[in-house]
Amino acid sequence: MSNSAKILLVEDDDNLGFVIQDLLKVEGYKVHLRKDGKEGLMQFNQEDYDLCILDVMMPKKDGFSLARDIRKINAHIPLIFLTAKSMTEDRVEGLRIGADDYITKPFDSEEFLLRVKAILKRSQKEEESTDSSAVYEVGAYQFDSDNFTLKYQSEERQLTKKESEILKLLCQHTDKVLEREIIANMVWGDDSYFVGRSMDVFITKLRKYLGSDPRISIVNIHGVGFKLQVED
Amino acid sequence: MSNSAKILLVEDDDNLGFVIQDLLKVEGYKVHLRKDGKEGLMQFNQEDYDLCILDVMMPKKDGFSLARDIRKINAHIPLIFLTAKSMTEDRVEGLRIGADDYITKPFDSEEFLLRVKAILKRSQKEEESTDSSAVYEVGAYQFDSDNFTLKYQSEERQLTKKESEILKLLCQHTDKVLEREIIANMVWGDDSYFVGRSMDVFITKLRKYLGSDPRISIVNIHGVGFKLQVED
DNA sequence: TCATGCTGTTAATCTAATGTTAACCCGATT
DNA sequence: AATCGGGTTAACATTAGATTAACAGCATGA
Repeated sequence: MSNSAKILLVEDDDNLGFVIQDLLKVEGYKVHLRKDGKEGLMQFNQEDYDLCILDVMMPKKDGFSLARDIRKINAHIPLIFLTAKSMTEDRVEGLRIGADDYITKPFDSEEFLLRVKAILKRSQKEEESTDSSAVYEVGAYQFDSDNFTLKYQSEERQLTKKESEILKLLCQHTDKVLEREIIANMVWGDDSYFVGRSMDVFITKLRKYLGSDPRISIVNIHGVGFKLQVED
Repeated sequence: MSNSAKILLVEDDDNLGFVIQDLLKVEGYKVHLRKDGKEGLMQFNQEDYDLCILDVMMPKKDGFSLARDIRKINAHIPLIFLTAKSMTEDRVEGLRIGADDYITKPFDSEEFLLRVKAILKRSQKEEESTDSSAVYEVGAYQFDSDNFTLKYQSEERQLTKKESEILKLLCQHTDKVLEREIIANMVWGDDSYFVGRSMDVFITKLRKYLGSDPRISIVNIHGVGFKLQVED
């Protein structure tokens, strides 16, 4: 995953600082927390970061001042400002320096994380150049669920919509049991005898399609459901 | 130069729409204003834009819905949403779609322009790599979508506008599935039985036009859409 | 071990989607 | 008004995909 991004967080309030740090760490980011602008700048010089999140109001050196210094060193690193109020002057000043985003406290953590994610994604254009289509690696196969294609070496098979939907579910649950009932409701929107039988037909097809790699198996758990397994 | 950026503005309120349009025009941007999501989508299909500014609340098709359709055609174009309130759910939804910014009405015009400028500046680097020429290479054909011409060796065929629009969409999605619904909404502005049938007629025509190069195929994905493929 | 309900598999069947051609419609042009 | 270009609608043919059927193994618990 591209989640190993390194983030420098500069926030003087200990409580808020730790909360934000945790939020980000849970998402898999590497986070370094510093408590004022001066320390923040020193830390920034120590390592290469992908993103800086700066509190505006801080002792020693405020967020804008820090941001200007950071910009002198790195003109392109994404910056997010945190501010207590939504003062327009603050916002404009931040944008002038080149903020990529601007978040007012208190903030919604889900929104905050989405913004961080969006900004990191934007700055990682080379890595994301694959157009973010959902491609699953299944053994030696690549399954593109958006384009309904299943590739094995040089061969590419066009799957149907339903085949794709089912395979996608299986991929998302690799090594976990997927209950028949779940598949039925997700794909057909209801669960009945014939839906079940139809599902079995699809499972047979998918097994056939995936047959070239013997490490792959769609295992039946009697009376419960199926499990996609890939041995290594 | 940077200021010739083309902006698509979709805003149903006439007054606000004109105000924003003027603001942007004064800055030297080329701005096209449309009044609802449906018209916005069709206009988006007509030209290449550098930025879209979308009102969230609109008749016919709201800003989010429009944004999702736009994203399917162009995964990277910057999007700015305008919203009356700062509803958190709205913000989160917007970010999920991939908003680059989010502006609540009423807004400060200076801030607004700075944001627009910042976003355009950011996306400019990527543009350099993007070929701005409207000529697509399709196998042994050259398709000039601006001039509606399709060349094969020495022969040049004049396409109609609709033929061009559809072929352009297909070209932009080479090797990817293009949903019928998207084509219908992009080209016709609505999706109905007869639009679908008309589309099939066009597909037949395009297949005929492209028939000289056997490596080219417009593949149908049953119940989903079409995919332009060029084997190598 | 038997009985019974599940599952695997293949093939027949049904239906909606698509392919194709031609007739039709309608606005623009002569 | 006649023609033309372009698109839509109609009509019919064809096909693809999903469902249903049929039958053959299996698994599991009594």
